[in-house]
Order: sequence, then structure tokens, then C-alpha cells
Amino acid sequence: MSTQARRERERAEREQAIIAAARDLALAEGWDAVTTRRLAAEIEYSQPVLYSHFRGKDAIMAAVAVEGFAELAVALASARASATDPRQAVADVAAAYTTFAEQRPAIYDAMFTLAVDLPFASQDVPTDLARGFAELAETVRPFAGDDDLEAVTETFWSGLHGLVTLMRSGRLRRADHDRRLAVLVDRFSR
Amino acid sequence: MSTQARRERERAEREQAIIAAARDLALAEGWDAVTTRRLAAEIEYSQPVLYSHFRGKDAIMAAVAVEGFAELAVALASARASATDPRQAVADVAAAYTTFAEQRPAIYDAMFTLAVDLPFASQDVPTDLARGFAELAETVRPFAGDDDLEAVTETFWSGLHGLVTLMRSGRLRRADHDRRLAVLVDRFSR
DNA sequence: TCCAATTCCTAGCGCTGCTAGATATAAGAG
DNA sequence: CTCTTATATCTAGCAGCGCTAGGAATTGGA
Repeated sequence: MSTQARRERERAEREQAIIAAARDLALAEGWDAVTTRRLAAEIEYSQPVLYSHFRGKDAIMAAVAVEGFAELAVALASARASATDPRQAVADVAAAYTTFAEQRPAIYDAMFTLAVDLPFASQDVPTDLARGFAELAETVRPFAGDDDLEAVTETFWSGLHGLVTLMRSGRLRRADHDRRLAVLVDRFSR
Repeated sequence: MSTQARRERERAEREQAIIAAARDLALAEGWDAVTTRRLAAEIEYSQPVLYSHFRGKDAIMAAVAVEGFAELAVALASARASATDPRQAVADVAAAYTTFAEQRPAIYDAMFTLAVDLPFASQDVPTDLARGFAELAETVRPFAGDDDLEAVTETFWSGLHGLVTLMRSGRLRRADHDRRLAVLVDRFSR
């Protein structure tokens, strides 16, 4: 059945359109502006169609987050690959991480602050998330010393995450960001 | 006018009752469960009364956060005061911070992740928040070295905040918390 | 005792995520 | 080619949200 294949393809395209619309709208106006009605209007279908693709708004946000995990992994890998020495790699990866979060605040939120349960239940999230985590681990490995690598990586990650979130919620002055990042990098690369 | 004094007192008591109800409800069921209708029912007044005390739900959350800032400052000061040596002080203060956040997740959220603008516009927030920040600064001061103390403090704070938020959103296993905390403490106390 | 001012509540607006039931469209059988 | 069946989609609506206008009730002072 060729028609069935076509319909499945169209369905997949529509699903991608939903994710793209949610992503764009969230980046432009924040997640509060992403309502099911606006999404439906954007893809030129009625509201209930969304629910034939996703279980609810949270699942749509999770799908956007999944894309984000893949993007972040690429950004970190690129930063690490182009660094000249291990110490510089830590600095570059840290900078790449915070830059990613700064440039796509809504996506970063979907990945790490909102949508608690759903993304981790999906199949492909662990893969891409693990890829990004592995990049961080390889970056700090030369400086882990006697400490457990996983614990060091998670702590380094937490430092980056804290810097990003506190800055964007207005608790930390954006002007001093580089100085703080330098402190964190220094503490994890010696 | 004695009656006027009484009414003002009753008004203040009712305002405190609103904050307490919001705090209790948020701690018990999360901020999503704190609706203006439930709050009104809790204090046994109608909804619009809330708006004669606070500009809106955000302002009520901000009021809960303000109390939290004072509590956190006390907890950190207590931990620092009872520590035997500077290195132990870092460990104790860090543990006190994460314990505070773990035990009062909803309040911690109101303080540091939600209610972005309002609390910092108020008068008494900077005081209590600064007090907590000062405790952190004094704790890490012996280990700041040549680095700017404020930058080190903010970075240490970010590490704690990251550990707390990533753990509670399920991104970090709770079982490994102590190990991560030890890594963070080690990196900021040598 | 009456009036004025304050306090408070009822009712409702526009919005949200989500869904049941009806309708239009397409596919397969005779 | 027509009719029936199945699928895809929409219209309309529910319950809940934060918030507010306008009227009712209570209170204090003359």
C-alpha cells in the first residue's frame, strides 16, 4: 500500500511541524506563550490533532528537549575537539555549555528545569543526554585525580547548571559571568 | 483610635495567615496546588481579599520566599558557627544548604527558581538574602586565594544550587549526593 | 437613629489543558 | 461505479486557573 506509506510520512511530517512550532514559539516568547491553541493554529490543524501525536503539552515540551540534548552534545563535542590542551578543553567546554543555555533559554529549561518525568521515559533521550554527559566526563577526566570520575563530572555539570540558572533568574549579575566561569574552570582543572 | 489599631492588627494577622497557608500548602502539595481559591478557603475569606493584601499570586509566593531567605541565613550561620576548622566549615555550610533545599523544596523554588522579579523589588529581601550570601562568603574566604571573593562565593553558591536543582528534577541520583557534595567542598576548600 | 465610609462577597471574564461526540473524508467490497 | 465501513478531523464544551468589576453588608461617627 503506497497510500498508507504516504499517510505515515505525512503524519511524521506533521509531528515534526508541531515540535518545530513549539520550539520556535518557546524561543521567541517563552513557554507560557506556547498554548495548545496557538500550536494548533500554527500547524493549521485543530487542537485535538495535537493529542493524537502527543499525550499532552508536557510531551511536546519533552520532544523539544530531546532535540536540545542532541544539539548540546554536538556543541560540547565540538568545543572539546578544537581545544589545544586539556585545561583549555575544560574552559572551552564550559563556555560552550553556558553559551548554549544562554542562546536557547527556553530549550534549556525544557531540558533541565521543566518537564520532569516524561523525557527520561522516552527511548532516545538517555542516548543523547549520555552523549553530552560523556563529553563532560572526558573533559574533566585528566583532572579527576583520585575522585570518582562520575561524581566529579556531575559536580562540574552542577556548577555549570547553577551558574546558568541563577544568572537567568536574576540572582547573579550577568556582567560577572566570565569571572565566575573562570573560577569554576580553575577549580576543576588542576 | 483603639479600633483602628485593632483592625490594623487583624489585617496584619490575616496577611500572615495567607502567607502561612500558602507556605504549608506549597510544602505539602507543591505550588501548583496553591490556587487563589484554595488559599481563600483556607483563610475563610473570599478570593478578592487576597488581592487587598498582595498584588497577585506571584506576590504571595514572593512573601513565602522572603521568609525562606531569613531561615536559610540562620541555618547557614548556625552551621558555620559550630564548625571546628575552616575546611570543616565549608563542608558543614554546604551540607546545611542542600539540607535546607531538600527539606523545603517548594520554598527553595520560590526563592531561587520561580517568582523572578517580585521578591527582589521588595525591601527586606536584599537584607536576608545578603545575610545568607555573606555567610557563604565568610565560609569560603580562607580558600579564595588570589581570586575575587565575590566571584568565588557566587560560583560556590552556583555549585550548591546546581546540585540541588538537578537532583530534585531527577537528573542526578540522590544516592550519590554525598559524594558529589564532597567533591564540591574539596574543590572550594584547598 | 441615620448617614457615610469601609469591608467584603457574588458573579463573571478570558484564558488554560484537555476530551467527548458528531462530521467529513477516504478506503475497500460487491 | 456504488455503497458500506473505517479512519481522520473538527466543533463544542468541561472544569479549572488568575484576576476584577460592581453590589451588598457591616461598621463607625454625627
